Amino acid sequence: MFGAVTSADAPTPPKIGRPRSERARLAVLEAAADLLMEGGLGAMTFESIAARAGVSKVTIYKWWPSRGAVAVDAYFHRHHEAYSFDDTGDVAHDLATQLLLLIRAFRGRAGEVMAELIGQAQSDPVLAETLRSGWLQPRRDATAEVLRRAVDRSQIRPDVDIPTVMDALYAPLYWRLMMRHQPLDDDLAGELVRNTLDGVRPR
Amino acid sequence: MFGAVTSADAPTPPKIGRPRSERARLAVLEAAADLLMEGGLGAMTFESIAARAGVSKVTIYKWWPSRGAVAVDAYFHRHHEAYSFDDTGDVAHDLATQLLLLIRAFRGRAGEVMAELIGQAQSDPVLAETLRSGWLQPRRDATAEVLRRAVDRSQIRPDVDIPTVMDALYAPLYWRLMMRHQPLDDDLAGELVRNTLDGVRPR
Amino acid sequence: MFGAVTSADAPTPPKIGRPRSERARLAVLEAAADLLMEGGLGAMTFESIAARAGVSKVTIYKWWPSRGAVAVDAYFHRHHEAYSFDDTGDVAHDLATQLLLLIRAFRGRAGEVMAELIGQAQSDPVLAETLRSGWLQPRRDATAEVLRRAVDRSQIRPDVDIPTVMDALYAPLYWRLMMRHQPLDDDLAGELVRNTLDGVRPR
Amino acid sequence: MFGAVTSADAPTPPKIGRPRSERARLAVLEAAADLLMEGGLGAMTFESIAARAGVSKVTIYKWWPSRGAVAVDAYFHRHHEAYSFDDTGDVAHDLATQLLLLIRAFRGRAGEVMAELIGQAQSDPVLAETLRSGWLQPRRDATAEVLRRAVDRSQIRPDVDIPTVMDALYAPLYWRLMMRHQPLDDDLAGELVRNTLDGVRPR
DNA sequence: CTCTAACCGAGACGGTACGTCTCGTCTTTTG
DNA sequence: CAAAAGACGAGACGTACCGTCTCGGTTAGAG
Repeated sequence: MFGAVTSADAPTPPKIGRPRSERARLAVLEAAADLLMEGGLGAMTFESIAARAGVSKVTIYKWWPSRGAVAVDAYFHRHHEAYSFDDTGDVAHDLATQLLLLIRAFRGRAGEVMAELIGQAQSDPVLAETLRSGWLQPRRDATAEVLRRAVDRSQIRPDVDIPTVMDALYAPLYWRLMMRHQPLDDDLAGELVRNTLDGVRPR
Repeated sequence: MFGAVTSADAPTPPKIGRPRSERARLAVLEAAADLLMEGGLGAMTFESIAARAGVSKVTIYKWWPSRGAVAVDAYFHRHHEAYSFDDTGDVAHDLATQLLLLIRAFRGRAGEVMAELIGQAQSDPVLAETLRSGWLQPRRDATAEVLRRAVDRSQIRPDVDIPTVMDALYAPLYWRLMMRHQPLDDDLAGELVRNTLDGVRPR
Repeated sequence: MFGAVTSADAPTPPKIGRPRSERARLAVLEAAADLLMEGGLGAMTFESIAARAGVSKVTIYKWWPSRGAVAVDAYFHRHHEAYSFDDTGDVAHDLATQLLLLIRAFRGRAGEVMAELIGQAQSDPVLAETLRSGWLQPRRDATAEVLRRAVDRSQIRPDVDIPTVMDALYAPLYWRLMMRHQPLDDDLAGELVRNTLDGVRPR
Repeated sequence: MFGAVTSADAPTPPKIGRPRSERARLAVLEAAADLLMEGGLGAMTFESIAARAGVSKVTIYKWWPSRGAVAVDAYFHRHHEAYSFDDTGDVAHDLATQLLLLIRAFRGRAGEVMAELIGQAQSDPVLAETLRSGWLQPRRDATAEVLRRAVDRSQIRPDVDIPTVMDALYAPLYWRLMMRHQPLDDDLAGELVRNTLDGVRPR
């Protein structure tokens, strides 16, 4: 996974002074993750994290710029959904596997929390950027690689726009997660892959 | 449009007593819409609406169940994006037209506000339901009708799952609105329609 | 006594809106007075008053401009040291009686608290003004009257500066209260009166 | 002057280890005095002293027991008001001279700071004791000596209580400094001396 | 033509969380 | 061993909104 997203990225780690307390960092992440799972973002206040973690509010403010930042770090601290693809040579299968993994992760509490994170990101630019660079981009990069290989193997027409294809595959999933107008069934994976690849198959 | 979404649906309209003040209702919606446009959902607090509308907080609480409810009403009070489809007999064209309309609406402030509404809905079930039934469902119903006609005209295979097709068409749009990982260009409309219909065209 | 010093002095009592809660006002004063007596000014935080009084912090901030203001109000709410003078015709006796009253009040907790109030006033101009106008001035006015009568009766030379005489009488008392370099004995009253009047007696 | 009041009185000067940094001591006193003059006691926080002096907070804590202690040291580091008396043989003159010196020192910033120190001492026993022993007592000792000589010279009745006389002379001055109900004029000195000595002159 | 029910404005109130500040302590490295 | 640097737990600060609660005043139809 991609570990700490927003904090502890000191470019030149200063050596003098008391070092950052690893205990506090972990306590915060654990407490935040607990609160997130129990009551959602709304329950995960700086105040309640501090209380549960036995850490002072200032310490949290010092290392995380916003509530969303803590939330993402806490979420990823707990959920390490894999996004490494198998490469079986069968695009359809590889994509479907990956989609299914996400679908299953999104059914259940983790999905609700992810939805809340994306939701909160709509009014928190820092959180939005964190989600983009820490969550979305790595997954898109990996998927793009798979699709590029499929183009090389002539399983996909070379003139299709890969970003659009990726959106066709993944956006419906997130959209159902957020609007819940349709269920997140297992067979959605196959259906999305089939429809999408049918549309980009070489003629 | 669908007007008041959450309020004024008194089942048995009571006749006695002072009637609801239309002045107050409009003042609230105008003030809320202004605030929404100026500073987003975060700036649209009950307190600030009341102050700007010259209306007491209690009056707002009386007629709208939550902040989100006011927000949606205010949004729709101001933005009446059409969603009636032309029916030219050319599915591809009709869908692309409709998508383009939405894309253009979503570029600009209204799109940002819509994103915030959807975002807020992730932690406000009432708002979520309002958005589903007041915004999403009507559009999906209309689109479904178009697709059904296309099936009738054998432009689409009869075994495809219409809800999934609709998600393939629209979800990427909302997904880009919310994550902003790709631009909301005009040509996205055509591309989505082409890819999607290619995937569901009769063989 | 002089009741509320800093609050509730609304010049034109507005009639609209929920009226101020007398319950809250009293609860604050009682709680503040308790805390003042138990732990001094330092223990009388807005936070602790609010908690003990079952009143929200905002309510306190609304009606009292500063911690000192609450303290003075609370002090006077509890301690109503009389400062009305007998007028026996014997200046020496009248002054000594009054001084003794104050000396006895200042021995004990109330004295310590008064010292803290005066102390705090050194860095809180509002509190300083409150103490001057609400505590000191009324007492000085009454004493001045006594001295003026003594001048009329030729017990005091007509050319003496009354404010200076009052300081000669009272300042040592406050000074001992604050520096505690000498005890606040009962006989200090007589001694001060004797020395002072000897110095201003007609020749 | 009486130099460092609370610190640097190590009974057995430790010889081993790194010696105390004189640079740090002076930097602290200078910074503290500056802050004291600029913004009063409230602005002279441990934090701000450390920052301005380029000294670590711990170093300050190590050598001064409380904020008040630093304040007094800093005050005396900067203000060396003389309190040595001339002995002209004329009590009235000697006392008036000394009072005038103090009055003039107390008009202006130094007086305000002194008032704040005395004020703070009301809730800081250590500071109170420091002020008593480091500021008040030396002055009272010197004044007592002057008065005792006056008794010897039969300028004052032998049965008067010297401490009370000293309070009659000096308390009004401090009292006006703190309450500011009357100005600290130059002629206050003469008036106080005249009234007081008139009251204790041999008959 | 009053009565009465519901509405409305104003604003006080008890709460919860915010983000900041300073305190006094603790834990490192550097001199 | 002292000092600097700075992280940390603690807890009060003053503010912002929340959702609720009086108030006094209004606006209708019903009696």
